[in-house]
Amino acid sequence: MSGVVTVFRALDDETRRVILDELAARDGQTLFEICSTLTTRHGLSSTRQAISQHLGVLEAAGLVVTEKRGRSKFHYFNPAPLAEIARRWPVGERTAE
Amino acid sequence: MSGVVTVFRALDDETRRVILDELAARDGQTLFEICSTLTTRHGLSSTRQAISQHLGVLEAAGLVVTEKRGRSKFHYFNPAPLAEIARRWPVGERTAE
DNA sequence: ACTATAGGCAAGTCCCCACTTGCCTATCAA
DNA sequence: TTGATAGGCAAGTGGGGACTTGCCTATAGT
Repeated sequence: MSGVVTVFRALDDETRRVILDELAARDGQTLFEICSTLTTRHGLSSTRQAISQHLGVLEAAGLVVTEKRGRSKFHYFNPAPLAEIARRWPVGERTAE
Repeated sequence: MSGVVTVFRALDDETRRVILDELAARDGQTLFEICSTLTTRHGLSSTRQAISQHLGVLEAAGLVVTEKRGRSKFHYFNPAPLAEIARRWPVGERTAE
């Protein structure tokens, strides 16, 4: 993962967005769990390595935090960086009309 | 501008984010105005064509709406698509207590 | 009409990103 | 210790995106 990974770049990929959806729905999944749920429940067919790299990007962006226990690594969704977007461009209640 | 431009892809570029900042600060600028303010106030040195393409991406993503009068084209920041992000991953939910 | 202004169009280049492929490390069970 | 499970590392490939370059269109002023 060369260089800084921004939240924006991390979100600019449908697979990563689905991963976030999946973690938001069921937090604390391992890599293999994510792989299987992505194929069965989301119709995506990506290899383990691809998903692993996606998780690396998400983690580098701070959108996913991990916890390693034994030979397993659990992934948790961290929505905090998303607040940065709302902070930069306050959407407010007054959208364009 | 091939295919669909998502909000995420539009935001995945620092120049485009600065353009949004600039429009949020001073709405309704033309292409040449944006070019000059970007160089003078933001230290960016991009050609007119580059900025034009960026504005095209932002417009395709719905983040910028335009209005053409005479030979000028005015650009307006539209934060509405940003609400989609907050809608997909509600940030404040789990910390709201 | 002529010229300058404001912007668009399209081909080409370069680089980054997603994904694959192959192999390696570490942990647990038998 | 052996084998299976869970995951990591790194080189290579293909395609898309940012940017340039050059030329074209349209409006406004004189």
